[in-house]
Amino acid sequence: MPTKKKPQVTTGPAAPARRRELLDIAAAVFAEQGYNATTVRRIADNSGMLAGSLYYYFDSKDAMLEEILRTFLDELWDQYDTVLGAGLGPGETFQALVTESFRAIDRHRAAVAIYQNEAKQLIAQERRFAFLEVSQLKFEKTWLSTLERGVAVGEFRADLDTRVTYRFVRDTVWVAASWYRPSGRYSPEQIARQYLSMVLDGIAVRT
Amino acid sequence: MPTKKKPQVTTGPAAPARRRELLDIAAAVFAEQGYNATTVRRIADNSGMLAGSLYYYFDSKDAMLEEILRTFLDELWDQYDTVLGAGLGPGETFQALVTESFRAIDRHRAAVAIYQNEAKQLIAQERRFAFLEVSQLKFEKTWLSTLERGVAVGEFRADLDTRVTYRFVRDTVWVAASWYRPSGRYSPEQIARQYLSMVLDGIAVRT
Amino acid sequence: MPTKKKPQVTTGPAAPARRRELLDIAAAVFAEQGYNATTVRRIADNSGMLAGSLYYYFDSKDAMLEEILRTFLDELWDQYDTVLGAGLGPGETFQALVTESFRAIDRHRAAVAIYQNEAKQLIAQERRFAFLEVSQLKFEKTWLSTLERGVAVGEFRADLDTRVTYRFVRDTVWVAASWYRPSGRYSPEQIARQYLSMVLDGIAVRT
Amino acid sequence: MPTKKKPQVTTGPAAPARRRELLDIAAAVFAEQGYNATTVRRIADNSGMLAGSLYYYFDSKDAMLEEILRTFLDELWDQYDTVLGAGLGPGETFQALVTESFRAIDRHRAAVAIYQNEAKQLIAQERRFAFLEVSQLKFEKTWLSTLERGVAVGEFRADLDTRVTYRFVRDTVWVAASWYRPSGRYSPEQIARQYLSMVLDGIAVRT
DNA sequence: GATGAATGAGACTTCATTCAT
DNA sequence: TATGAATGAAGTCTCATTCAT
Repeated sequence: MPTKKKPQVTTGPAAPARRRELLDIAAAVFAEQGYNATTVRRIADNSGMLAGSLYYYFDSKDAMLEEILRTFLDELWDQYDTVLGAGLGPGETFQALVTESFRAIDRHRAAVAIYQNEAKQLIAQERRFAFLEVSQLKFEKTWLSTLERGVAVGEFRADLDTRVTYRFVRDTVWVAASWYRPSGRYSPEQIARQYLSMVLDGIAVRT
Repeated sequence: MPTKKKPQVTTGPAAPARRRELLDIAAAVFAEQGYNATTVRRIADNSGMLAGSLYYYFDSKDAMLEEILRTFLDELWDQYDTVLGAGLGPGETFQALVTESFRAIDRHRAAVAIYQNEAKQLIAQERRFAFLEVSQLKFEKTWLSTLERGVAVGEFRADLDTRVTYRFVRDTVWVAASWYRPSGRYSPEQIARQYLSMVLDGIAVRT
Repeated sequence: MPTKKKPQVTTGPAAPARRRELLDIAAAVFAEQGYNATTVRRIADNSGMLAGSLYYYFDSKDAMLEEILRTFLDELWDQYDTVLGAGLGPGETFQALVTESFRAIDRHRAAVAIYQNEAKQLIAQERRFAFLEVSQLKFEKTWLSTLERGVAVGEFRADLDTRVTYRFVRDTVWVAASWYRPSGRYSPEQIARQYLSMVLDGIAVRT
Repeated sequence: MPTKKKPQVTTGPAAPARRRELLDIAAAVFAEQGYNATTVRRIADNSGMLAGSLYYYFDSKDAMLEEILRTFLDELWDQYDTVLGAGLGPGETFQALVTESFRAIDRHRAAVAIYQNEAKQLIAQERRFAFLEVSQLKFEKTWLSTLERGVAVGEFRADLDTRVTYRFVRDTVWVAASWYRPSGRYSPEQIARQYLSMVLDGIAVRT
């Protein structure tokens, strides 16, 4: 029908490719300079347009950030859910989750970096980003139960505080986004293998 | 006696104590909300004064941040240098450095969190914070050489990429500042021991 | 035709015209109230916009001042250089320079007043205004050499201190900006003639 | 009597010497940096005290400025009135007034410079400085009538616009404060004589 | 007489956002 | 689709001034 729809924030039909492009540019800047320190004008400059023009595609700076993070988390959970539904043992699950995480870092480096840097503040300050907290809790439950199952079946050491271990593993994996470069000499799977080797077996020589 | 003394010893010179107090308040807010997202007014509110009054003590918001980070790093390097000058073997050095790091987190939790969140941007954007990069490089050299010495004498596994391991260890330690609470149920030394157990021996059961 | 042209010639590029307009308003206020005593908000009020909007056109209050003074000095030197390149004798040169100066006052009254009031401080306090000092030195050289040539060829009295005379002439001319009104009953050329009469022949009756 | 008087602003008996000293320091800074650009703290620094302490001696920054200017103008008018009451002819009066003006510049260089730079704005902006306008009007009347008497008796050229000539002479004299240095190679009387020679006889060679 | 600490108003500036074209 | 111009809120910082000690 002849009614023109203004593009929707989440699924807008108008020029979805351009949207993606703009979000990628925005994500790169957010990751590098920090969300607050990034001006809309900077994103526009990098996109070859003027600041005001971005508002044709997005409702606000916050909306861009939200879409970046949602896209990343949606895809991440797709992968995680596949792993979790595969009926693997705890050790295998653990390794698969770590590997998927490094793949996510590989594909969404900017989004991961943003998530690392900003999530805490966003959750505390804006209701719009409550979904981040939801994801975090689901995350925690997933990893904790995997670790506990692993302890139960004797695959993980029983003398570790599971909560501390959870944080240890979580940080260990995601912080890699701050230095990992897709074009570096390791593939995500290789990095994952190295990390797993350290986390599972330690860095000390076994005596 | 009729001699007028300026500041009484009992009261102490007011300014330095108040400065410390204000810096602690500022550090707490910076850590919680992020440096950019923190307004000078917020710091003043938390200090029971008006925004302008802070400028009686400090030249600028940046100057406050700089002093917070310098104080932390200066003290940290005092401890590190003591460890490094003690003539310990690489394994012992490693453990001592980790322990000192957790002690630093215990004493300067806010400063560590700020350092984690902001250092990258500060180095890139303001010459005033070049000292952060200097510290980072010294840091890297210290840890890398300790790891390499450990590999050389057979205390650390030889099959690990030292740079990746360095990042792994570094992140592992400092990210703890984002969740560690001084009043929690573990002392810094206990946390250090748990971390060392995981990092050195791994979380998997030895087969 | 279907080709879209960006700015129409009839309208002209909006920005440069508006800039000029805003600079004229700013110059008037700077001249009347003094640069420091003038608030950006005052300029905006006089321009029918909000203070922040000025920053769409100019980087800062200083930048506005700089552009005002540069525009004035550039044009002044254009005229001076034409006079100096005309191969006139010292007396004629002197008269032509004075006349051009009064014309400049006529066209850039506000800028001249600002220059008179602020140049000394600006040169001392901000590197950005070093060009004012350059101009001053060139100015001094020009007038001094004209006077000296005049003395040499016997057109000016030989018993005067040239430096003192230079200052006398310089001040005499430019201070007029503080009271000259373009709409007054004298044209710049008429004012120039009166000034020249006084300066060259004195106000006393010849005995 | 045992009552302690707080020092009065204008005639305060408490430490009048210190007041003078402070006013001299303030005048020097006002003259060099401009009134608005001068901070109370700067004056205090130059006086070896803290900003707040100045308020023991003076009610406000404005009050300091007022006292500086009043002191200067009072003394100037004392001298002028003496000249005007001496029953001299217009030419001699003219020369005597010019000479007194250069003496005033010699004794109150800072005050004269401040007067030159700020009077216009002060008169327009603050009622407290209305006395400046009173003085200006008296000034104008004095010089104008001297010039007119001189024309009437044939001592000054009749073909000059008296108002323009008045401004010419006035500016010519006072602007000297901007470059005259008491320790320079000319005494105020010598400078006066040079100025009079130029103003009365012109700089051109008589043909 | 002077200090040290704080106030409060106001300055310049930045920036996300809007909207007519 | 995009621009150009403008808004308005908010932020950092300055500074004259006050006042208890």
